Amino acid sequence: MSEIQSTEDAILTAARKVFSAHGLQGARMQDIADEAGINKALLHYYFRSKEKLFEIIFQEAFSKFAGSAAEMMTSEAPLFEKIDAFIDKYIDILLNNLFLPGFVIAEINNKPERMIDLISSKGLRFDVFERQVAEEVARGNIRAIEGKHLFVSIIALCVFPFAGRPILKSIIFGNESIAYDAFLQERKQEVKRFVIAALRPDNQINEI
Amino acid sequence: MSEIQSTEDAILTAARKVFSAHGLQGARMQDIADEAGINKALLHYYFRSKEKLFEIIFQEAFSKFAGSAAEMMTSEAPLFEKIDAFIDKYIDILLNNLFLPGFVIAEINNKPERMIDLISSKGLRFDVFERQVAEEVARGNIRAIEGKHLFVSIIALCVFPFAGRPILKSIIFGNESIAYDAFLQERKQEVKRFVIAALRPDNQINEI
DNA sequence: GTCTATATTGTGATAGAC
DNA sequence: GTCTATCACAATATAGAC
Repeated sequence: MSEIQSTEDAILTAARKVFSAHGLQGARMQDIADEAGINKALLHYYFRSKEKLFEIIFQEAFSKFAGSAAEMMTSEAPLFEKIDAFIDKYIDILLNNLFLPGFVIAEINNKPERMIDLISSKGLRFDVFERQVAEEVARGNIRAIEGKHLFVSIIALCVFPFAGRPILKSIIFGNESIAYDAFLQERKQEVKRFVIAALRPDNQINEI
Repeated sequence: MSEIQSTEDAILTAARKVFSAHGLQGARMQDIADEAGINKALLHYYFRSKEKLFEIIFQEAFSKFAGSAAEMMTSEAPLFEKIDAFIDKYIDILLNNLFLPGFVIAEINNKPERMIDLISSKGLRFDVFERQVAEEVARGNIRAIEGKHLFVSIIALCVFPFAGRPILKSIIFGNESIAYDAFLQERKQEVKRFVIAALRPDNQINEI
């Protein structure tokens, strides 16, 4: 949190802002330079090209975006603990990085192969999560559900309100309102309740 | 389904493909021309500018993307019917337009004000859906939940697997696999089960 | 309507002084 | 390390022949 920022940091900060707002193609080196309070030539002095600079920003953004999901996927901690911790941590991250989901989704969709190369997701195994879910189902602790679907659904419930923020804000709250921020704040509690409710065993009623 | 396509239609088809794959900024008029089997000049003859052409494609895409959600929001049909019909219809649309969610989310995030202007969402009222949910809650038919959150959650569960397809495909199934398409096919059933389960009243157990 | 140039502007990137 | 000036090229858009 030092007040004085090195030129390199100033560039990275500016690049984060401009790239996440306009994407790789939409971003202009001039805008990044302006935002950083320097000129274009310096950008190329510190980072060779627009591409190189972008790669750094994207990789960093993707780790933030997917890091805790990867942890929920691979950790050996008890399932319910993992899910609860994930929702807490993840929505906090998104609240502090409102543009993250839109940025990552946009870039991944525009250049899938390229962006997936930038992600070192090698070695991530999904079987831990799947096994844990299967175990809980077998024990009757949760209703029958597949691990893959549960995993995707949990992330969906967390991410989508942020990824679709501009549209949802406008459609649900009307353009004038700022109430959407409050709505996002409530999401943490809401997603937890929703997931827990969705997982309650079917036979609760019949077990009388 | 006529075999012969007018030049105008050929351009629109090509534009759909190129814009949805690369976005407004990433798309090249040359690519659209090549894809349509004509030259750049003709693009400008039929549609004045890249912007104009894009607006047509985006508006069309957005209607597809949000049309049935708007219907779920405003229709006076019974809540459960609406939700069930929405999930069916919506996931069918997405299955037939895999790039739609990524495209719309990307553009909306890159130029929010501009894209929202292109959407004539004026006059769409959210109170119908909210009222219906409140009524079902009051009757004890579903557990306590806010209409806004339920609405966003349903859409999230449907859209996110498509919007995040390239990442999810790679992370959950490993890059080699084509199993993700089967996964998407299952989503319709899965989302229905998930939402219905999540809405079961809390007091089912206590009502013994 | 459709084409081949061509004009024009954007913007990423480099050269070279300080 | 930082700047100004400039290059080189890519991409939208138009002119004008057929």
